[in-house]
Formats: sequence, C-alpha cells, structure tokens
Amino acid sequence: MPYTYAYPRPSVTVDCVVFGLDGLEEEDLKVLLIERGREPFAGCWALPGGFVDMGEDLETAARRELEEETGVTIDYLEQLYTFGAPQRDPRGRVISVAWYGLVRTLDHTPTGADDANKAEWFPVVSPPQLAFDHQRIVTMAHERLKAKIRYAPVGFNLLPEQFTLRQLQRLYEILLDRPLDKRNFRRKLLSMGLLIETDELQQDVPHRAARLYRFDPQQYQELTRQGFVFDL
Amino acid sequence: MPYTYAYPRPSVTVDCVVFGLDGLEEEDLKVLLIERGREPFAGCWALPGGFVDMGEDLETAARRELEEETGVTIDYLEQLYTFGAPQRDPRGRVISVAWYGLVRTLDHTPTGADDANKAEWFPVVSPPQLAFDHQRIVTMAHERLKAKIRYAPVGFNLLPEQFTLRQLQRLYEILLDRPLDKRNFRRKLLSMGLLIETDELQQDVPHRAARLYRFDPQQYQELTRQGFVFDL
DNA sequence: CCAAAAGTGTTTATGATACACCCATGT
DNA sequence: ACATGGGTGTATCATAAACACTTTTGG
Repeated sequence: MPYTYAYPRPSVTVDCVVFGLDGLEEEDLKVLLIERGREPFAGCWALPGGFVDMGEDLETAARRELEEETGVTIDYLEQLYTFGAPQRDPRGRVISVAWYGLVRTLDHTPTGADDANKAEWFPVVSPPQLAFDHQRIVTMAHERLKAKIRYAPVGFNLLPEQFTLRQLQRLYEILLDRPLDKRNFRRKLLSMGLLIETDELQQDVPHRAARLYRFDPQQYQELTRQGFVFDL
Repeated sequence: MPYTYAYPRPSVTVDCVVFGLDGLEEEDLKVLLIERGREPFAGCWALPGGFVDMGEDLETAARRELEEETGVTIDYLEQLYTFGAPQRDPRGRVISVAWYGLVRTLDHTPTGADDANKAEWFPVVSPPQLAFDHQRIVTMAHERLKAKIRYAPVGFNLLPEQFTLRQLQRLYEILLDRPLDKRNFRRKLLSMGLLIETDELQQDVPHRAARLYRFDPQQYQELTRQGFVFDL
C-alpha cells in the first residue's frame, strides 16, 4: 500500500430501516427495531445496524448486521442517505450509511441476538422512542418509500410472492394515504402487463376467494428497456 | 466522552459532481473537474473533494472542499450516494459521500488551488479519463439529475436568475434528450404558475428580444403544501 | 339465505399532443 | 428588405376519474 492517510478518522456504521406489511390496516405497516443491549441507549429501541468491517462492502455490511441482530432476511434493499452530523452519537464522530429494505412477510419472527436484546416489528405510524437520530432516519425512509412506489414497482416486495389485487390496492392506499377506486386500480395494473395471473385462489377466506397474481420482474425489465415508465 | 469505539476506521471523504450550463447545445452541459496535484492519480482529472474534518457536517465538508479546490460557489447541493467498495482507493479503505450540485452560471472561471493544480469545466458527454471510480459517480449524478428535473424544479438552478422560456426549454431538451414542442412547453410551464414574468427583455440579441422570467420558490412551496406535484 | 368480498363497463372530464403562421427586432 | 428567433390557438386523441350492480363462496 504505497500511500496512506494520516487524518483522524470517524467511525462508519450502517443502519437499516426494514419495512414489512402484516395485514390490510394502516397500523399493519411495520418497521423492524431492536432493543439495544449496550450503552449508549442500552435498553432503548433503535434501528438494527453496526460497524462496517474494513474489507467489507457497505451493502454487505448492512445485510450482515441485519442478519446478526434480527435474523430477518431482506427481499429488497436500497441505500437511503448518509447521516453525519458531528454530534449525532454521544461517543464521538460516527457517520452512518442508512439503508431501507422491504420484506415480503413477517413470518419468521425476528430473534434478537448479538448487540440486540430483542428484535420486534412496530407500527410505522406509532413507533417507540428511538435512540440517536433514528426517528429521523425512519421518517426519511418512510417518505422515500411513499415516493418511490409511485414510479417504481417496489411495493411488490411488501407482499407475498402471490397476492390478490385487493391486497395490492390496500398496500397502495396505505402508502399513498388515500382511497383508490377498485375498478380503475385493477384496470390500470392489469393493463401494465406486469402481473401474471396464476390459476390459484386465495385460501381459507369466509367469502368468495380472490385470484392470486405474481409480479413479473422480467417483463418489467423488458418494458423498461423499451421506454416504459411505471407510474401510479 | 464516556464511550469510544475501538474498531478500525475507514477514511471518509466527500466528492462533488457540479453541473453547469454554458449555452444551448448538448456539449454545453458541463461538469467541474480538477487536476489532482498529489498521488495517487497525480496529474489525472478527478472530482473536487477531500477529507471530512472531525467536527464538520458532511454538507459543510462538501461545500468547503469545493470552495478550496475550485473557488466555485454552488446554488444547489444534494446528497447523491455513498461509495464504499473496499478497493475503490489504492491507499486503503476510503468511503466517499458523493454530492451533486448545480450552478447558475460559469462566469467565475474556476481556479485550481489546494490539492488541485487546475479546475475546469468539461462537457458531461465527453469527459476526460477520471481517477478512482469517479466516472461512475459522474454517471450516477447525471442520471439523477435527468430523473429529478422531471418531478422537481431543480433545473432552474442551471439558469441565470432571469431566463427566457426558450432557454428553459433547451435545458429540458438537453437533459431529457428529446425535442419538446414550443407551444405546449410554454403553455404547460406558464400554467403551473411558478414563473414570474419580469418586465425585462433579453439583451444584445440580433433578433426580437425574448421576455425574461424568474422562478418563484415561495409559490412553489405554497403549491406543494397544497398537494401540487411538479411534473414535466 | 345471509354476509362479505370478488369481479366487471361505460360515460365524462381532463390533460397531452400535433400542428403553422404572423410578429418584432437588428443588420 | 431580409434573416432570425419570439410569440400565439385550436382540434384531436389518450388517459384518468366517477360510478353500481351481479356473482361467488362459506357459514
């Protein structure tokens, strides 16, 4: 290594804002939090995250910390923003590269481990008090998600592989925070040609069962290549 | 400081991708580069940037480095992405928080200083070979800019305070890379109510002088508060 | 047979697109 | 007078929005 830097160095961490959807109500949009096992903010709820290893890619670090502290595996992960206010961590200069992620199901109950006492899902609309500047990070991630589902098909990563059109509509209603017309929504989504109609039906519902659909990522890629822009 | 971190620490830098517009042709969209005065990549063109000081905010660091190395003051600055591949810098682990910025005029010729031999504007479409992973950063910034002007009024920061509708249209044509209909463009922008018609005219043109307009940021804020979404 | 959600078309309104000529100014 | 870009209106087309009833299924 022919040259090295002599400057004082901040610490660098990654933090993950992971969203999951648990049902069809507003409070069912959840965010994954851990209870910190160490000072500072021991016993306080916070985002899963931790130090970047020296030879490790940032995204790899985010996935690793998430796995270590919560056991949750992610279906979609994207860099959010880097937070570096000098006083954001009481221990000294800590710069955090924040990521946001989506999971399809909340099936695997998160298991606290490593630096985390516990890991749990909380409603995004009513989270507990959070450590550091983590509330701000959650808020920014939520805003980003709400903006992004309008022009990119990321919302599907909050649903099971197979889903009903009604579930998809409720997802959009929750995130856009307004009611959508059922017929217009169905027509629009189906006309995009991004949904594959399966021959399966919803199970165990006390009424007529709805048809299940899958998102077609290949078709999305192909259409995008041709200039198609997802827009809802 | 009651707690400290013992982990090995990467270095953290900021890099700035600054765009400026110099005329009405495609090659007139410029990016600001410096020629490096030090190894590694001494004599090579690169993005202005450098180390974050320990007590310094990330945005402050970006503005400071830009000022130090180029003398250019920025009209719009926004965080782009954080690049942290382990091998992106030959000296060791260096994580760079990249920013992109816009300037209204290229009037003040950039002056190389500090770690930079020179600073110059280059066409975005035909830049020189760049140090590190800086070409990738420029490309991402360019993509972000092209996407963002469609849903946010950031393009005005590439024009003088007062501009003609024709200049604005050319700016959009260059960034969107397609021709726009003059009448439809004018109607749409004027109908948004975001432009203030001044009583001044373009000067020193060998033909009928065009009216000058200004962007109205307050009106934009007000409309946004009411649910208006900029869209072009 | 009742409750609950699934599924389905048409009409209207709004915004996007296409398009060509006269006007003002400087040389 | 001529060259150059400035400025203007209308008709058509495509997409979005509004809206109510019948069907299927399980209990």
